[in-house]
Amino acid sequence: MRKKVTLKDIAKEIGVDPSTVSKALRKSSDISVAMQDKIKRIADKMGYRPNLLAKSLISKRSNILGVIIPDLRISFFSEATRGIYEAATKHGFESILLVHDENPENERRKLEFLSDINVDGILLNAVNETTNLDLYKRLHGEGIKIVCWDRKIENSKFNSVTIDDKRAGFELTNKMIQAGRRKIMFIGPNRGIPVAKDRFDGYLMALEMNDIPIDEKLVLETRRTFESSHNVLYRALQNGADIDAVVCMGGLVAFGAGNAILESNYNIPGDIILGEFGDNHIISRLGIPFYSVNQNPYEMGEKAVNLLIDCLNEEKECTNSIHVEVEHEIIYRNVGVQRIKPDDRNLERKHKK
Amino acid sequence: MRKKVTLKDIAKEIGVDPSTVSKALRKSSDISVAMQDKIKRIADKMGYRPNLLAKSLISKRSNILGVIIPDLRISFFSEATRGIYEAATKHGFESILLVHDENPENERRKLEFLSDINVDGILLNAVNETTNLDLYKRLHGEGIKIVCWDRKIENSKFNSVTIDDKRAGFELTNKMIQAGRRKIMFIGPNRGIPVAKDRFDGYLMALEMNDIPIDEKLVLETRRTFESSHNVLYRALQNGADIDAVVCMGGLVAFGAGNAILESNYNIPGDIILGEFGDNHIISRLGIPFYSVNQNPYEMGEKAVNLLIDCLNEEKECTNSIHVEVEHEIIYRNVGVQRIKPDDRNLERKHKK
DNA sequence: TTGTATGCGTTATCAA
DNA sequence: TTGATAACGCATACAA
Repeated sequence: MRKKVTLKDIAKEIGVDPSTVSKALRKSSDISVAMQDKIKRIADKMGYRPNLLAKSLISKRSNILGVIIPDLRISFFSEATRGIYEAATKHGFESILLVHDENPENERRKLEFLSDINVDGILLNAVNETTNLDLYKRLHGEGIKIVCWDRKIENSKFNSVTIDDKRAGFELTNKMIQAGRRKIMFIGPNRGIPVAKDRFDGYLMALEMNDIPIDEKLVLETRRTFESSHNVLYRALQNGADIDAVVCMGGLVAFGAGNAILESNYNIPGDIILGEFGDNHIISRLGIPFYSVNQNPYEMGEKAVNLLIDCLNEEKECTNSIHVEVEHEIIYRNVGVQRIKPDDRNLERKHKK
Repeated sequence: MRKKVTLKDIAKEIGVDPSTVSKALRKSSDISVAMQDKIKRIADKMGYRPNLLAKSLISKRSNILGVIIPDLRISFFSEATRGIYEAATKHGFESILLVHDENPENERRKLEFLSDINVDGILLNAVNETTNLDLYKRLHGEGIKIVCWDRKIENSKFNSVTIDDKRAGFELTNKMIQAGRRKIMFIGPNRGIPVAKDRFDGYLMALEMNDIPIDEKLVLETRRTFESSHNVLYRALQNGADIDAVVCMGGLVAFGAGNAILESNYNIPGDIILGEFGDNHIISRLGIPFYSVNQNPYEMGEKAVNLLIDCLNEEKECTNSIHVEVEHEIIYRNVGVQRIKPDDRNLERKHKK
């Protein structure tokens, strides 16, 4: 059935030993140049490709990085992924992408899989910080390097690349206060997930610094899905919640929240303004302007790869509590003429060469 | 460095032969139940996980599907990918995602990689139908099943799952004509890429059937990138192109085109209406309504997997020129309250169980 | 300069 | 019922 050309096939073809072929193809100095050339020529002609599996069975290195992300529909992740695979390529690594869908069991399966195929490292955007912590640690024990990005895992020493989420949460909330809003809601998960907790803390801090009393009714706990945030906010509004701004944990939450607001016949941004993290495309479907934290996803992905590959090449530990920070900025995303960044960047690169 | 628990480790621990452990863990009937239980218990305790590489070195099957897509920023692809990995999981396959970025060299590298790690099958959204055709064929010769989706490869017999692109192109153009437009532009690649050619043919057909003469100046050739379509349309508008509608090949093309139109101070949809394929999020950034072909990406992904796995399980050829068609519909995507489909679906599923 | 032997982790085919 | 051995494709230390 499967019939890939192997070293043995080439050896038989030429009438030499497989090990000779092996050495020749890796330009080992103890094979004559003439023989090397000949073998290389024949190998090419036969369409030979080394079997990575067999190779990494011996070398214990696969040159593969695994990337697990929550949800592809969130443009923050697809942009970051772009940064990841471009940086990985630059370092000679192949990167493969998996999705966990905010589901711990899924995440577990994907992680086991990555371990099973012996990836060298994993770029992790964890579902939460507890459920699979044992597994992260086991994989680390097996020698797989793990770097967290976007979401760090607090009760561990895994290196990470994130923005300063607390500060971002503070600034985002502050923008709304500066826009004259005082009845500001926070919606999202706010515990068990470090990034969420940090953003929430930033929100609290902004209220405090502006002498706005914290109203617990304005803190809505949701999962990071469209439905969850939509339902919880819609219900709150039906029950007469009095708000003029909403800070959302992320793209899907903001999309659900925005829908709930519009469905409740409030105007955005007139009655209620919306803020979120990630500057995600999907929210634009609502046709409304919104505040957002641009997390520079492309750069975040790049830096995560660099951190990971650093550990790999230097044989360094990836549990030094190194937390790299990426710059962020608060933007006001309006509808209308837009440019798409990474594409520009690609174009530049192509022109340069 | 790497220290995963192996069969040998377990064998040594218990004092039996590795082969006994192997058999026990696979419930071979020729190991006593008592021994099986004991071995399984110890294996679990030691955190044993079979090495997929070693396994597939023997079995020639990896239970991995490779998915290569053009660009993650296009929501059509991320939705379809969702359909793919959910269907793959259902059939017990792991799916890994790679991106070729509309670059043939990239595509080649990714394909070689998938072959190197012995994936069982590939779900391909090809860059074009010529550059890497030799490679598709070589991989097929190596026994890797290939199924095309969204973009079929005309000069080959590879099975595929697509919409009826010509019909969709016809219907989309027709919608614009029904909306009173007569000066309709087509922008995108229009040759060498079957899907593009088909859509273009549909456009031509619609003009013809409505007795609108074909104006070659209204056919703009671009690559499938933001920059390319933006630049070419912007220039055309500066040069006085007189149009009242634009049919775009895909999401990035439409996004570039829309920007060019707005930057040229035309109104959408007042002066010019926009049509595209895929109902992609990114266009919403423009805050304008547009016509779109909903290609049911989730379903397309699912069907592609089913077609592929069918070939794998039945040991059937994947080059029978079987072309599965997915229903499409023309929608008018307005800004405002929106629902997100796949999430609803997930929710349903969760509720059912 | 080339060939031989051994091992990576697993499975399969024997023999015990 | 269990153990020994060869093989998968490749790399490497060592012998020729």
